[in-house]
Amino acid sequence: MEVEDLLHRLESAYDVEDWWPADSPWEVMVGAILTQQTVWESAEKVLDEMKKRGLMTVEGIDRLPIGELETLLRPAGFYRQKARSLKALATHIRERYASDPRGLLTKETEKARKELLSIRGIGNETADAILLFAAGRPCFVAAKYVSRTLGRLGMIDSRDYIEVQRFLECRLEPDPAGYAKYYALFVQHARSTCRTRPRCEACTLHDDCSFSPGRETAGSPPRPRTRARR
DNA sequence: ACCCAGGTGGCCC
DNA sequence: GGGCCACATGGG
Repeated sequence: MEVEDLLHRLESAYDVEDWWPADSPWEVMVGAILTQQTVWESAEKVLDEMKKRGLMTVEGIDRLPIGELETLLRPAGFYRQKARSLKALATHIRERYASDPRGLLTKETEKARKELLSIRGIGNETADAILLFAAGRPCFVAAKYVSRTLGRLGMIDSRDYIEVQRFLECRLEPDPAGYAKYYALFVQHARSTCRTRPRCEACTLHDDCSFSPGRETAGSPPRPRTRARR
């Protein structure tokens, strides 16, 4: 199946209105970190609380004691890591751009990307989400969901982030609005049917998919044990 | 009880 | 480059 066919099929199956609501580029940046490996609703709780307390600013995060930030982030999970990531981001923006995120977001795409990746807690996907949703750049967010879906469809072999991203960007016009929509479609599809444990019976692409459950799910891998805490 | 979540960094080979 | 692990709360 060709990429364009796939996207059309997904488009007719899912609804993607208002995928990344935010009042400012900075809120997108904060949200990008909060939603790492976390459902949007959980990240949103924290975003709302931050706004309510007047902390949705670079200075607000930069000045808030790390302990208080951690407490604030608890509902979004991985709260210690995310607190450090947000601190690193806010400090970076304060030191280099006088607390104005636009200083970074208006840079040339590749330079901005490298700079984002140099910040602890920001990896490929978070950097691209920021570039796409906060800066409006045509950077495809090649989430795990994207590589999983394309991989099972037999459209690509590698699961390497950059490889998957290149695969898509080579086949699509560099259109930010389109990339945002497509990303949302992949996420919804992978979450609803092309899951870790796939629901092929319920999949809208079932008849055109080469994936046979058994190859990838045979002998389900041992899950990580929850370590006794405290 | 299980599965899953809009990833990242560290360590190892 | 790939595989494994810790990180954590919260909802279905």
